[in-house]
Amino acid sequence: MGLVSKIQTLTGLSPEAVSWLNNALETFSFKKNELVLKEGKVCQYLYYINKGMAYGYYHLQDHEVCNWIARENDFATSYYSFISQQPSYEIIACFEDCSVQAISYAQLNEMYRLFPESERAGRLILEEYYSRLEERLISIQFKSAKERYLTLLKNRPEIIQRAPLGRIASYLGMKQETLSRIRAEKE
Amino acid sequence: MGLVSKIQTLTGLSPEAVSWLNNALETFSFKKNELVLKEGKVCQYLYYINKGMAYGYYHLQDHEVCNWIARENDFATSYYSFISQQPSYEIIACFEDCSVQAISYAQLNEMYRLFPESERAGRLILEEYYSRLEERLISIQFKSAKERYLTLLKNRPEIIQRAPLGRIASYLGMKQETLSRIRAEKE
DNA sequence: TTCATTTTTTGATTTAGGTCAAATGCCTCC
DNA sequence: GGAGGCATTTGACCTAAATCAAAAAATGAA
Repeated sequence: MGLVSKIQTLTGLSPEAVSWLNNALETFSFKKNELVLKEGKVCQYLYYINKGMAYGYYHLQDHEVCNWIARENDFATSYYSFISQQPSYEIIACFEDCSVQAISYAQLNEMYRLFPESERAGRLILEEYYSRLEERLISIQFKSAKERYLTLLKNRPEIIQRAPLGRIASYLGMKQETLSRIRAEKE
Repeated sequence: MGLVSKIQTLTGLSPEAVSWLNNALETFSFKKNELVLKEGKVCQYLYYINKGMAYGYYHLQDHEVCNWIARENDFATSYYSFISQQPSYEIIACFEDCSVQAISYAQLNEMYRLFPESERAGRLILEEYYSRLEERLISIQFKSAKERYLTLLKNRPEIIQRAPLGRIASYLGMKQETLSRIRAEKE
């Protein structure tokens, strides 16, 4: 399922909008460990992952904090930088070779202008981002390390399988020693 | 400073938009401890506080979790419910007698339709909400209870002065016993 | 003013998860 | 295929903040 069909599942788009969008989309490939977005650059694209796994992280003091992990059929962008077109403190990189579709900020706004019904899709994507963040806050604040791990294992097992442990731990808000122990105790 | 001037500081609005907006705004008064939004209701308004202090909280298991605290010249709404027009799990209530301006969801969208330049203001307000949430996540995840308290004391001292300790503690993600001890140790 | 209720403080104890350090496993690339 | 470098596991110990419990202070209604 590509970006266009994903948007179709969110809201109906006219055939004209679909065709315009297909034309506006770009595709990119990234190698394993390649940087999709460097720190301090403005994020120009909203990405949609066709193949591979990518993640967003930022520097905090001396260590790196993983903010999100995305796999096939997930949107991926430095939300804040893309929306505000300000330099990004978030870095986007790839766990695996990735192939992605992408729409630029300018083209996205052009789409809104040309096809006002597409605003709804844009809004729904942003809402999704906001909800994810809210859920993460609640999870970090009120759930134990073990509960967080089990929730991720249940909801997104492919992350547990395909991402390195240290990054998963950081994403879950714990030390990798802790995650290692949790994982050990359960079998 | 009312809602209209606040928006003017975010982005320019045409005199027509300003006049239309002034007409579209409603004003409400709420008594201390009155509920502005009940759990399960759709949040119909984006509020702007002219006088008083309000807060948003939700039920989690047996206790209440404070999500935000707003004072004069802050926007206040159940973000998720307002944006998606879904029933709200968040409850809005008042610490003090409040007088607020409010724009309804329908009128806000009408404004976007009539005055496309106002979209920018809307987007900026939502970005602000998103950033606040991100900051809170970082603060809960990486700062100690004491650091969180000191940051709030520095950035928004009026909250420390005017809101009850239990709610502040909940907002800061700690138990009120902890907040009480932190407060005691510093003088 | 007094009594009742709520809010805040103080004290003793427990615990989840962090920290530091070392050992083991496992890629990958000359 | 062996050496060096990562990633992961394991162990011992420590600490911030939660929990449980009770006292003290503040608030407000009659």
